[in-house]
Amino acid sequence: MRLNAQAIRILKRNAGLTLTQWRVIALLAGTDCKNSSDIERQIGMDKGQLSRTIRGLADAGYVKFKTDAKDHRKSNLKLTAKAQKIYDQTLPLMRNRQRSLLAHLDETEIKAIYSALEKLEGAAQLSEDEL
Amino acid sequence: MRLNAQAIRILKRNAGLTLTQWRVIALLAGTDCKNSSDIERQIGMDKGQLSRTIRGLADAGYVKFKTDAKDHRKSNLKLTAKAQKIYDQTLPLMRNRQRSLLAHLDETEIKAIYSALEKLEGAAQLSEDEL
DNA sequence: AGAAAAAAGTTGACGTATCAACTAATTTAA
DNA sequence: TTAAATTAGTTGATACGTCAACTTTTTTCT
Repeated sequence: MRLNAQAIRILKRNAGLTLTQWRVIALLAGTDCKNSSDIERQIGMDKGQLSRTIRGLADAGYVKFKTDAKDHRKSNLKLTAKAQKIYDQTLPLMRNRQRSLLAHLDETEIKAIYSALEKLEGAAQLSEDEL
Repeated sequence: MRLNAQAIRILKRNAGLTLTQWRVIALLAGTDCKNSSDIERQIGMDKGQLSRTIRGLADAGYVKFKTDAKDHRKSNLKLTAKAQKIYDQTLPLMRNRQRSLLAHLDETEIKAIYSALEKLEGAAQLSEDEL
């Protein structure tokens, strides 16, 4: 998506992160997501890609994981101080970008887009069954 | 994009083609595009990906290419009979899908989407320069 | 004519998206 | 309680999107 090019650039230059890495960090920092499945549910990202992204973050020293004491399938993720710092620095940049993008649309347009996309997804879903 | 999942399935099951392969074939069959650059200009697809897609089509016996007599950089592409047949069979399926998807939107919504997307692209483009 | 610029394609690298098969641990339900 | 179904996470494969470096051929410009 060409629309993301900008976000990708900001992240690469200012934080050395990819977009998916950023999303995971942002979720761990800003929500109560604690493990891979939480994140999966939150943003509907693929398990596999998530697994690899998290491993990448771990290798780069951004997250640590420890197996959950009660459920040995889960491993709880925690941002390192390094990651937390980058997050705090980068969040404002990303917020600004988002704001300035949406500033070009009026509310009617934003609503129209969301509603139309929902309908399209719904329609795609429906006719899926006919194959 | 999840919206394409359906198209991808149709193409795979009915024609054994990927989405990009289909797009290239459709352009060669339905427009006056003759070579890689024509296609690139028509749909703004990346040179590199295009090159690989075309090679794949050639390997699978869907296109043949012959170096242009006047400009030895160009190679003119031609669909084989096999490709033409698949195209003729598949086009109606794809048309139906498109129609039934768009049927769920009224004209206002379609216009809103296009206009909003244009604005977003424009905005992304603009602030690109500030980096 | 000759140098520089531009165009056509190729190739490599990396990131993203999706599907599928698999292991291990936990939950459920007979 | 034990077998079956779920859930968490890993790994492999394939397709798609974008950027960059490179070769070869053609065009442009002086």
